[in-house]
Amino acid sequence: MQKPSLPKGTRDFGPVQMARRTHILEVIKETFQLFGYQQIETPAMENLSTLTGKYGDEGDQLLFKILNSGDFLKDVESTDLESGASAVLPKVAEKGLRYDLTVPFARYVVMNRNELTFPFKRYQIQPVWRADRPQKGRYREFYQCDADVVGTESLVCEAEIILMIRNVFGKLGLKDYSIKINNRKILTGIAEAIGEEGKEGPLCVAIDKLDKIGWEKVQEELSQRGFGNQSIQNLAPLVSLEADLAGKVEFLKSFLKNSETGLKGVEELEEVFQILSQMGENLDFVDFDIMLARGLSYYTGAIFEVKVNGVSIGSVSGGGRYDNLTGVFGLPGVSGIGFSFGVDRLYDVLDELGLFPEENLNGTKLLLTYFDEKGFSYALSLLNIFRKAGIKTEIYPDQAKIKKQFEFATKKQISFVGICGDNEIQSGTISIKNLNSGEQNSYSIQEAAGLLENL
RNA sequence: GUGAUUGUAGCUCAGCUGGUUAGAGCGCUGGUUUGUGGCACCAGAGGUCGCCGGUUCGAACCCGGUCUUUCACCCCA
Repeated sequence: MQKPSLPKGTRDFGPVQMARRTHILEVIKETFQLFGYQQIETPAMENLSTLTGKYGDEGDQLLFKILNSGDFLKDVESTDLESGASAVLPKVAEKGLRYDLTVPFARYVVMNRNELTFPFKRYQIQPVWRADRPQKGRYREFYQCDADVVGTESLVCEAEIILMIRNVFGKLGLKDYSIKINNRKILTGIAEAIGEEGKEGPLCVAIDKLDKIGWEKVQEELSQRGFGNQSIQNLAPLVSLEADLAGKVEFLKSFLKNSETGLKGVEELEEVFQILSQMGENLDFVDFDIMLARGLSYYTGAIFEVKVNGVSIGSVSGGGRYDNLTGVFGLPGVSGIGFSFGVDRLYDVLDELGLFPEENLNGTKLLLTYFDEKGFSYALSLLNIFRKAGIKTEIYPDQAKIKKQFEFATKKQISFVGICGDNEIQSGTISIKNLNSGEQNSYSIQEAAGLLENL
């Protein structure tokens, strides 16, 4: 028999990990609910036609496809095989695993448009799958925690995303991070302003590498991508700009003075800040990053990305506004905005920073122990009394030496053992020992229950 | 998908230019202790050296393939 193993990029979660993951998820869930979002779930698999074409060519490559049931070869002709994988695929697979939560949500909104009350605020916490090459902080199966609003263009949503991120990060104990924010319209405007209208896509891909490869290399790349020398020179003042938030805004107002779209982007950004101020909130952790570009295939307004400083993990949250996500499913003109927390990466970040609380297992509080058959029977009769009092109680099920039972309690981090021996049976009491302090006393059953209830 | 990298006991790792029965710490099991865990001491179990093939008198070590891990590119949570 060979050793069992897991598919590449997938993991098991043991009790300790689950306690920690649950903690993270609870914080996120509470926050979403606090801001008025309602939970939905969608199936792990979608029709392949729902998924393909939404994430670009590379995204399609990363989709997990599900082989049809039964004789999946029945529609395949030998000519298909000769034509290669792309000809065979649609005939052998009609379903795929979801790649993110946004596209299934868009599908959901379109299918339920008549039942939903708009603006519709939903959150969704489910695993997604990508046939990516695994690395640190990158898995083939991972959870996303999405919150989206559809059916409103109000910038209150943008402001509230910032508040939700700060709420979650604060509760998780994260103190050094930046919420990078930008606006797709600003990027469009920049492309216009330097004389390369419509080319913000390649512009951003190149400029995104500024931190990594430097301005010189970025210029080379831009040149390769067909940007004129004059355009690249026009870009220079922006690259070298060092200013605070207000300074950046002022600079852009003049830099983008001939781009209507660009100015609109700056206005939107200012309005978000304005709304925050009206809410009595500040701009802590907010970093206006003019070069931030992500999800260009569908974002049209605000863009978010959150990075925790001082750790080796990539972004732990991201999102943005999309004006026409449901358009591809036949419902145009519905604006939406959403963002997502990556629980798995948040876990890695908290782990790396040592921010998980020590006692997080929330497990059993009391283990009933005994020496012999008589004590075992006595302990069985007490179980329900403690459990009714709301105390997480268990009994060592196999009749074993008391030493073994104590070791079990220690290993499972059970703080109290209740000893059921002849003396206790005779007097109708129980001896409670605190395994952390070593202190031991005898109590009546009711006293013991009352005592443990309050600890 | 491209180029690297990793794999030895449950865990973290040693293992000399290829040479007898592959080691350590922690963990595990039993005992010192049949009304008491952690600490200490004693004893013990546990490995087809990721897998398949090749070179060699001989392979954990060299070569090829494959899987896995990690990293860069790409992209992303």
